Amino acid sequence: MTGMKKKAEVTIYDISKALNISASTVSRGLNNNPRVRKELRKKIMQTAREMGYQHNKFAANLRQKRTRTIGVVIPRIDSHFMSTVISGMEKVANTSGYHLLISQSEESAALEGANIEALFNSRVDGLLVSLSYETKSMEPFSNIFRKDIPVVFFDRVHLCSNCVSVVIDNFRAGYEATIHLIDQGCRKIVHVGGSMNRNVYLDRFRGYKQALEDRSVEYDDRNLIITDLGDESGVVILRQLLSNGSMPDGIFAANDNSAVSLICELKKKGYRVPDDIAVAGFNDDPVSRIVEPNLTTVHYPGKAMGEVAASTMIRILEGTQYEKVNTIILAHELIIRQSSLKSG
Amino acid sequence: MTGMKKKAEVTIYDISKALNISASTVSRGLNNNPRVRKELRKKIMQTAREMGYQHNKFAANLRQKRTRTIGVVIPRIDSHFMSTVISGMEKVANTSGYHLLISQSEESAALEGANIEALFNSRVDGLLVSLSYETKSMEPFSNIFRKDIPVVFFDRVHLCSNCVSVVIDNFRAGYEATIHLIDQGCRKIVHVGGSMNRNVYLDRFRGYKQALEDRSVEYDDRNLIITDLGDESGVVILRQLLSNGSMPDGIFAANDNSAVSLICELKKKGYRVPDDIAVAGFNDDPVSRIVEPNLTTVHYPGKAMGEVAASTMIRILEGTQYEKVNTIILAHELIIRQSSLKSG
DNA sequence: TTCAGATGCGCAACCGATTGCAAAAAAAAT
DNA sequence: ATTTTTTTTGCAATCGGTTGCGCATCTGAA
Repeated sequence: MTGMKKKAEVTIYDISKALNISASTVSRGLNNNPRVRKELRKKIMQTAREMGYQHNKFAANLRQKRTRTIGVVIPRIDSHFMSTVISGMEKVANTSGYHLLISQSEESAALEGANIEALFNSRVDGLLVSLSYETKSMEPFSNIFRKDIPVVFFDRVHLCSNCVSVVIDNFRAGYEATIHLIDQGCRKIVHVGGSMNRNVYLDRFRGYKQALEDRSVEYDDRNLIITDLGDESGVVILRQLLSNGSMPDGIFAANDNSAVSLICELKKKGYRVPDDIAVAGFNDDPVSRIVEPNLTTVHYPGKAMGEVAASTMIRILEGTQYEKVNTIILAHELIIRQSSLKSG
Repeated sequence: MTGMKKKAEVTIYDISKALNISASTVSRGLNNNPRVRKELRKKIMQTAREMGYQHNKFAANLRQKRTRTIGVVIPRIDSHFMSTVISGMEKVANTSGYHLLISQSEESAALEGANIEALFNSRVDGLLVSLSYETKSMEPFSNIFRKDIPVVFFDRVHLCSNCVSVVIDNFRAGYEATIHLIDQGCRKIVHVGGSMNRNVYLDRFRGYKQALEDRSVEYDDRNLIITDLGDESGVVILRQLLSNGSMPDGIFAANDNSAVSLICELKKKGYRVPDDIAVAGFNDDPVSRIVEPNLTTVHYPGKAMGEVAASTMIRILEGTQYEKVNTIILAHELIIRQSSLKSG
């Protein structure tokens, strides 16, 4: 059952024999250690190349107790936003000689916990985390925290004194989007949100609520619809809207998926967007520029977020992060398109 | 510069001392080896749990010369298709106790080569690969092949006797899409393709050509437009179409991105889709159901492809893949929507 | 009672790179 | 020429599981 057999490796011992020097010197030479004479270093590297030497990370890791690997825990990778984030992380990590170990929680707290444990057992040097819908307890992180393994949260974060969070100002973004709808004349605005366990959805909702208050538009609990924000959520949302009695004149959805799905459903039913109902989304997914009318949305800098999260983590790992940063807020931008522009 | 210090680990030696047995027995016990008495095994595991023992993969890897890690080389992760594939792979790998090490070539042959080398140096047990646009030479794989590290290609494959390829029948898919357009009355059909270095684009093109031939529609070189198939490619394609003199009445694009982008440009210019120009894409990205008119496309089973590629790899690694499989072809499906349905 | 064959466990080598410490060699100072 | 300092290099231990081999102990058959 063992499958593939590996051939013998060229080790530093082989090189040391070939050059008639000690393995320690070879090791130092390969690491470009100045304690080895420059010409000798050159010769060592040269010989290593000639002999087809291949560095064995496991021996090194075993000794050094670090893996140059960063664990990533995300709800799922197959969304535009998340795959963009990962793309940014991967780029940064790779150019700094780190690897990413990615695992998906599929929005399940249990799976998330299992993933954290698996990454912990893989001895990742640090953890980049965006929490699942369900997560309430930080208990699965206890091992991580106990061992002082650094954690950087991004997007769906958990504020804690020993971690860094990379986010955008979701409150303000939600506020701005809602104000924009009000400015367009909307007076009955529904908010389509996600799990209020998660900062991103809670903050967007709070921004929405604050905007209503500031503009003296009455808030009504029935105008908050919580869904999974999935590709098909439009159906559920529409049903909810219809069951509420009167239709709203504006909708602020917490992501583009649900906004786009809803627009499709609304159009099927004969509602005109934006004239009957203005719609704003969140994320600036490519689809927001395809759907008709084009979707007003909040630009979310996914790639930058991945890059910042990864480079922050690497700075912490390398000990070059001197300031005690707790939260990093990236810029967002309200992108106004036709879906919210009332012609009147 | 060392950053985080790690605390001392609980090792099998600690357990062996606590139970007053040898480390070998502890090791065997933890691995559920029948050569250790059942009750003792239980006690070992029990004690390990109590003492907070954490298995050290590096020591094990060092000794066993395997990493339970599979390298993944893809053009980029931030497309719907690819993130879906990765999602499927990750799921399968995780449930079998493997990890994925993902790297992006960004369509560059050089970066792809560097990634392969990095993964090689990380001692991955196997490689899952979808080739870049540029790739022509298999030279970067020489180390991999020399060491008999198994390679499974998927989507953009390279046929070779010692590798497995997981694909769909791109020729037939391209053929079917084109036949469909012809059946709708199209007589001047443009094909928007990608790099002909890659099987997927070449095969789709060949299918297109074969369909024309079978239906006695003349083929013209100017009806082949090659682009990067990106989000913005519609602009370039339209310019090319216009410079060709007469406009086509049908377009078969090798992916949805370019098809959707093109539809947007066509609509801007006042062309009606599908009546003036019918359009078909490829991949069945979610956007194909959002764009108006909804896009006719070929359903590409991304998640299944990821799952099949990963599970095939794992079977090879575990030695349970007895048959000498060379190519696995997954089912595709032509999804007909409004963008290609001429009303006439 | 005796002995072949299981069964259960431990010894010790091993995987390959890293690193503290000391020795050796070279360079500088006296 | 001798001592001190600096630069290079090597020794040997270490990281923590894994595994081939051999020694006990035990079971059951002769």
